[in-house]
Amino acid sequence: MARLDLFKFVPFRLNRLAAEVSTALSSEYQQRYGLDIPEWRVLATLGFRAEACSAQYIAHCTRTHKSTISRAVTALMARQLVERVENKDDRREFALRMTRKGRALYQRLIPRLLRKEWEIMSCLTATERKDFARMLGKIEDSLDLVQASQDAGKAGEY
Amino acid sequence: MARLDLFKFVPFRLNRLAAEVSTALSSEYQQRYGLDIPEWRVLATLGFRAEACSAQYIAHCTRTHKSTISRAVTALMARQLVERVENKDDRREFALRMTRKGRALYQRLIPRLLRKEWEIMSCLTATERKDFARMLGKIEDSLDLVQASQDAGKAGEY
DNA sequence: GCCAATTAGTCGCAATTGCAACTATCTTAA
DNA sequence: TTAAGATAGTTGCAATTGCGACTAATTGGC
Repeated sequence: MARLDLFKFVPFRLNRLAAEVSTALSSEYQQRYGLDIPEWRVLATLGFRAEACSAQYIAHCTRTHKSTISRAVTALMARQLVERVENKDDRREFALRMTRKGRALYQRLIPRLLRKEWEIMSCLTATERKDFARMLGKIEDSLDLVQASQDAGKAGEY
Repeated sequence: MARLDLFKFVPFRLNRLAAEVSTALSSEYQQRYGLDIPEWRVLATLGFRAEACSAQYIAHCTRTHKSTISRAVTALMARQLVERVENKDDRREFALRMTRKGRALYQRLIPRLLRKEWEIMSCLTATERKDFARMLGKIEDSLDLVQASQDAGKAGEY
């Protein structure tokens, strides 16, 4: 008789945990700054990379559908948090970057999110946190999740 | 200058990983058996517990909204995979249990899902898998995720 | 140089799902 | 006993988001 304990089943646990953690974080970027998850992902990507990057790049490396990113960018431009510049070499794509206003919001938001992450992970010891991150990395590798991000990072690609 | 590397940010990584793992599993229960995630959660809960249980119980312990569970139960009853019996003591609630047909499907599905889970986790050593599960448990505990499940298990509650 | 295939981005549509209101039922307290 | 509040389950509505078709632009093979 095959039997499966949902509470010991890793896929279920990951789903439940991710949902819970997302909810915990959304109180920061959603309630406080009116950003939804895709919008936050766009800002996070633009904020970390020095150079401007395209919507397609953001879609690939955050694994978010391009239509979702498109709508997020539209909303962020409407709020003047992000601007886009035409690319003379390829007029299909636009280089995206944060405005001064967007960067200011980003600077206020990041410390809050890092603190939240810290709160969530503080139940683990320093060694455990390191191990946990390493194991996540191994699973990501085996599922090619990192590969996708790194492909997206290659110069000229995407 | 605060800065956040999305690819090292645990909440983002959990989200992305959970989504990817869900996709990997859905090829089993979705494509092969026409079950969506809420339906699968109902069957998983009914299959693991010996006794019948209410929709509310399933909603609480899987952390899924009661309206979502309600729709899943309706669909499963339409396919005669699940049946419900009136509770004489409390006519608001129904005891749910799998039919013979539902149990047969469950028996075919479980080994496939356990194999998928194994494939995903096989990139870790046995020790790592144990540690990973333990750390997940610690994080769940600190977020009261397990608490919620156990509350839901208390006799008479929910 | 030209046509087919590819790619960036947008948008309409549909599926999913959370929220909140609603009904029916039960519980508690005066 | 009765009225107020709580609870199980259903359903309409709206928000989110993935899919796929579409336009515009680019690239590559011939």
